[in-house]
Amino acid sequence: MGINERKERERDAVKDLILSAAREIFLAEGYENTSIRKIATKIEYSPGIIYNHFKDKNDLLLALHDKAFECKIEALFLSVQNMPDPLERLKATGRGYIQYGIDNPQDYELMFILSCTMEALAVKEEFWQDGAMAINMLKQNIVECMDAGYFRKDINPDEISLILWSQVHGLVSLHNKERLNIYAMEDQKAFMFRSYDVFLSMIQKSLS
Amino acid sequence: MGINERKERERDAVKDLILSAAREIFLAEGYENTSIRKIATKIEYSPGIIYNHFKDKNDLLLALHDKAFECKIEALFLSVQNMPDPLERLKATGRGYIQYGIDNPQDYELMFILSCTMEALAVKEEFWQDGAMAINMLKQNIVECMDAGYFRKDINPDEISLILWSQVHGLVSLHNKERLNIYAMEDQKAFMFRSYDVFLSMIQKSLS
DNA sequence: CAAATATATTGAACACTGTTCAATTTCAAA
DNA sequence: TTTGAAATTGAACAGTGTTCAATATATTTG
Repeated sequence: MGINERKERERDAVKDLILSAAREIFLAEGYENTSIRKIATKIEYSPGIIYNHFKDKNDLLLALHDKAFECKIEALFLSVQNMPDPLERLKATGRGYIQYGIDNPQDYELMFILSCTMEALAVKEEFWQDGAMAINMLKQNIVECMDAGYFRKDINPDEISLILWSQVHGLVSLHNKERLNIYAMEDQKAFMFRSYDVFLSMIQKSLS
Repeated sequence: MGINERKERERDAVKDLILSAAREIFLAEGYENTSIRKIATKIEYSPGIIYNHFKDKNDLLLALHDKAFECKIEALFLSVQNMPDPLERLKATGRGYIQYGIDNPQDYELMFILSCTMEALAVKEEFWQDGAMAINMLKQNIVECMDAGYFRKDINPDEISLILWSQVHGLVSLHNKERLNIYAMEDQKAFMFRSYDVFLSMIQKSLS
């Protein structure tokens, strides 16, 4: 069935063409300005072709997200996995998260802010899996911090993980949505990282 | 000049008509589904009329926001102002913020997530003032917590204020955008408030 | 090779969107 | 009653996502 294989390859090639054109526009002009017609024009196809490969625009955006960032969060955890000290590892994870978020605002929005991402049921499970995996790695790290005496041991790791995630997500999203402008800070990014460091120093158990 | 006054009253009446119709649609169907034509149809006017009262759609949404929530954040601070213990006051402020955010997701989005809100330069200053005032009250509260021995005194209140804001904003926005679904929690809201309490207990200076 | 079949692709059409603006209506002042 | 200014209209423009009958292309069958 070599012919069918070739056909499938050709189909996938068109799909990839759509995706890469969409990604270019998405990164350059943002979510709202990525239109079906713009994508179609860019790849010199008719607008209708997109609906042969994707259910609707949400579906396309989701595929975009999945294709490029499938393991982005996991990669973040993997990149710090060889750090021996659990607290240093936790710190580095959070800093990496913040850095990624402010360096890739469009992707960050797709991942953690836009509702359309959550609307496509098909991808939900995948997100669930990736997300649950990330949360697990975070909890693992938290438990290690407890064992090493950095954190109190009487707290549920679930709650600490949410605290940590909320903190970094809060920082990134306030920054990306320009809400940190109410602070008359010369260097907002430095202010964020400073605050994050202070945050981590505050939630530690004080030496007894 | 009684006639001019009446005319101005009539003008304002139409403006209010637009705003209340817009608010109804906005709350019922969200930002994206609030269209100029829907508003115009609801108040039985032509679409063009809206542009006699507002520069564009952003301007209208901003007026909506300002009208209903001008002092919402300040009211939050005022409602807890009579609490004697600064830490209890801080706790209550945060809880109130979270509660407000999850009870009024559309308004919360308008205030802290949507970019269109930040785009209308005219309102920026107003937001700046309200925001700066809120931040100041928060910092004031933080200093009191320091003085009362709840927090370490070697930290800049600016940084603590950002930590606190990021935390509650992170919780609210992750919740409202359905990202907390990756936690298989029966009661997400209870989980949030529990985490917030733990957060506050963790950032306190341990008794020496 | 020709006809039948299946698939890929088109582009016009539909119902919407925000916004503009010349034309019209409304109404107080001269 | 005419004048002038303001409020209001509604058609038009350029754009949006989406659908679908028609068409082109390529493969399989007779």
